Amino acid sequence: MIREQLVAPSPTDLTAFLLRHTRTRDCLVQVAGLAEVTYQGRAASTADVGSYLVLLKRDGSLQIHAPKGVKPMNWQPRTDEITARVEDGQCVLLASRRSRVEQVRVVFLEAQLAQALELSEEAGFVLSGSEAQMQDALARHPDLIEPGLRVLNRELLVESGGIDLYAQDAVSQLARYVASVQRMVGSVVVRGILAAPSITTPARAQLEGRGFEFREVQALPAVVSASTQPGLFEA
Amino acid sequence: MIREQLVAPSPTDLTAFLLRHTRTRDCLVQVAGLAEVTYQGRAASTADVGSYLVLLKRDGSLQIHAPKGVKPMNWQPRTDEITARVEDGQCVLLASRRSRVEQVRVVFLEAQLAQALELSEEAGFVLSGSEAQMQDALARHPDLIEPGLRVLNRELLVESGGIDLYAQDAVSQLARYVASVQRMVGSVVVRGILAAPSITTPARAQLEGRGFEFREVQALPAVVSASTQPGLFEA
DNA sequence: TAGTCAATGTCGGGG
DNA sequence: CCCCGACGTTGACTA
Repeated sequence: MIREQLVAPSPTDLTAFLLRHTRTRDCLVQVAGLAEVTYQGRAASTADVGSYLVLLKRDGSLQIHAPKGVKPMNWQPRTDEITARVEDGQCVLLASRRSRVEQVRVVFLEAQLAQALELSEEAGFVLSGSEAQMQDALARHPDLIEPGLRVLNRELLVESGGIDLYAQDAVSQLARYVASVQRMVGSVVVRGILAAPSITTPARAQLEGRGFEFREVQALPAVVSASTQPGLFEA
Repeated sequence: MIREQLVAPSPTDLTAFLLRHTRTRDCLVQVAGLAEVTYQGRAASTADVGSYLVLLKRDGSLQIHAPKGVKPMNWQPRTDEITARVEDGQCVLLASRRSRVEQVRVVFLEAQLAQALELSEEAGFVLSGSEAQMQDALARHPDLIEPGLRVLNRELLVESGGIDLYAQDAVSQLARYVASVQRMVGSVVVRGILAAPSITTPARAQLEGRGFEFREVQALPAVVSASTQPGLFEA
């Protein structure tokens, strides 16, 4: 799985290494070492000389990691062209895009490690808990909001945006929705319940000020202990 | 700069390695190999067995990279606790957060490579082209919007939000601003100019419908050729 | 291809 | 600690 590894390669060797693997694009390429990084495109950035970790993936994406944070210091999502060359005795890596004109330039002052790894094809990956899934699950199992709740008109509920948990103005949206339903049903009492995994303090105050309720729905089973209510996405 | 490197370590060795380095948190730790990853927290996800690259940074952040994309397949921004242990003869890495309860679990079925790299302290990093810088630059050099433009009252211009290039409703905001200035200056003609790096088609239509103008301001010097106008952030 | 919108958004600043 | 807002947001979906 380690296709190739160079320890402290010379600029020439590193350049050749990069060219070899970026041409085939069949490996995940990494370089760690002292470098200087600049970016020009939608914005511009400069990173002083420091030790960074550079990742080149098979899809042509590039990312340069500083010692902290999940987010790379610099990146390029999908490059049209990646090249390496020797400039002034140093290996320079250029990654650029044409559609949106931008470029990342890495000057390696001292590479400590370069490696090419074979990663197998993408394996199956399933994510649950997105808004779409949540809407669907709540519409199917409204008794997760409160036992006994039934959906009288699912189309109305979903289409009118009655379930909109992430909207910034969820409270006023709820108010509008409640008002419109109230008009339709006449004298029957209409409650407004905002069901969400969480709520901010100001939002809660506003909600209760309007006489509405908040109901926490756990989208997923708790990590640590058994959940007190069934998770939405278990089955 | 390579503090330690293990090639195809046993589960026991890998566990010890991970414990050693996560305890000190002074290195960037990498493991590449066959693994299975699950996440539970704000959402939940499962990744089938595949070969991934795991990165552990000094700040406790974790990311697991699949062969494609800038975005990690799984991640954890800043963990409260990272532990490793042997379970059923396999090394298991657990990264969890307490404030927001969530956890990433990596089961290494076959590690190919584990390494601990010393990255120097964060080096200087400067990004230019952000909204704040742009506001400032435009206030200082209004003639970038149109030669001859002068700022009559910078306080008013900046404080009233007169320059607000990223607001979703920039057009209506501009309208309000123009109206308020018009009231103040009386009979003098007031033009509304939206100066931004780009504009969407619908926004432009709305803008021109109200009799306002759009002026493209290049925030930065072009990558390829000499820019036709001086960049905002050059000096 | 361009516009729109969710995201395990991440990250940093301010109360 | 929580709330708020920017971001080179990215990425997926849709007209």
